[in-house]
Amino acid sequence: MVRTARFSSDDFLDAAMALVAEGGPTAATMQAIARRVGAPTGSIYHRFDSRSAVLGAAWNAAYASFVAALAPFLLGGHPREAALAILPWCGENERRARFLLLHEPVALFEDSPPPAPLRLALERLEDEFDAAFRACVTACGDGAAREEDLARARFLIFDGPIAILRPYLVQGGALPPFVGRMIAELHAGMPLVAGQGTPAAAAA
Amino acid sequence: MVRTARFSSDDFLDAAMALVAEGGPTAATMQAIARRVGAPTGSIYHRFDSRSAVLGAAWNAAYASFVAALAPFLLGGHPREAALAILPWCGENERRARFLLLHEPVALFEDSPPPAPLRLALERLEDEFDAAFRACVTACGDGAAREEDLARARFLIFDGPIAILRPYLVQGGALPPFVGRMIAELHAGMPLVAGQGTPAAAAA
DNA sequence: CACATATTAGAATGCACTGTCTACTTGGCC
DNA sequence: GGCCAAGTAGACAGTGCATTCTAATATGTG
Repeated sequence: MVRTARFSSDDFLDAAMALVAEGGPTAATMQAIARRVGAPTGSIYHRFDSRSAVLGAAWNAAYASFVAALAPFLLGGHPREAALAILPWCGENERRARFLLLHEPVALFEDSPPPAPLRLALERLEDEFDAAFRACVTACGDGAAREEDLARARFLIFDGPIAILRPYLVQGGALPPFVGRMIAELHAGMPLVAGQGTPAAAAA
Repeated sequence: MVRTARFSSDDFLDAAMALVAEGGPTAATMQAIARRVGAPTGSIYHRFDSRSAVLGAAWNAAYASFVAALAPFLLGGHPREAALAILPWCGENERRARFLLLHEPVALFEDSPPPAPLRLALERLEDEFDAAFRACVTACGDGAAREEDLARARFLIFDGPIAILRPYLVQGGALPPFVGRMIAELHAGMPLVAGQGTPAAAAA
């Protein structure tokens, strides 16, 4: 090292995430990222091979943070707590949340997929998340994690809560207090494992 | 009329929808739309003012079809039937479903919003859909449609079922049989109006 | 104080896309 | 059969983007 760097990789990743969060995938042009950081466009290429490398790295970072927030609860067999953990994560990572949860990856990567190493890293993250779901389902059920049970778990813990939050993520600002209640009710009313009967009915 | 048209407006709309459904918003370039129809790019501008006019018209058409499929059940006060009506609609409109339900409008229209008449038409459709939701909530509840109840209805009837379907819409092909069951359970377990108690608990 | 080199700097290149413009073609009608 | 407007045809200009290239610059080390 002979010259101190003015711009770090993270500077560019943060800028890219913020731009996507604020204006959608096409707002994150290389020139916009550079402008936001205060660097010339060429400097980005000193850190990243291409635009898809920037977006891919940003995606992986956000995804990793999200998985890290939920995995402990899943591995401990607590689906409800995992679902509710999304709320504080969104509160502490509003930018990441809007980036990760409001945009289909297809819209980000359709034009050119990220380079192979990033793709592999993402696959590993997805496998990790998937394994956590399976662990949660087997811990809560009778041992066999069928296709339907996994779909149910993904809905109860991930897609459902995200669907509840999405309108408020879109409009920005704090989440209304009743979203936590809705997520809790979702878990109270719908069984994690098919055929277990609803928890509510079991309690009655 | 002196010359018969070779290409209709609908030809271009269908092509645009198909391209977005298959490859995301940026796949629907004017050149790609023209190529798919077999027309020169200039011909599209004979029917539409701009690219956003094409995408906006396609969006409105898909949205109108969707609303028309659900509104009767909502106005009749049958939230469960409305949610389940999404399934046959997706089966009969796979292309429209992927176009409408898999892409945030922001990704389609962020670069340039559709012309005013289309924006107004869309607002009218959204108001119509919204009014149907309100009607359903008031029909099922005690008369007052609070903010939270409306959010709950939107989740139970629209966002929740879509979240259940999304993985299968993404991968394409027929929907697995258990998605209907999951939607039904969602309605059985979670009350449409807050504080009514779960239908399951009430039945027990 | 010079050297080596990581890094900045930003102009230049090439490409793909939108929207325009002009010429050509079709086909019902007088 | 010729007329004429709706419509096709596709080249073209303008724009904005990702990426490249060359030159300049800073700074820890010897």
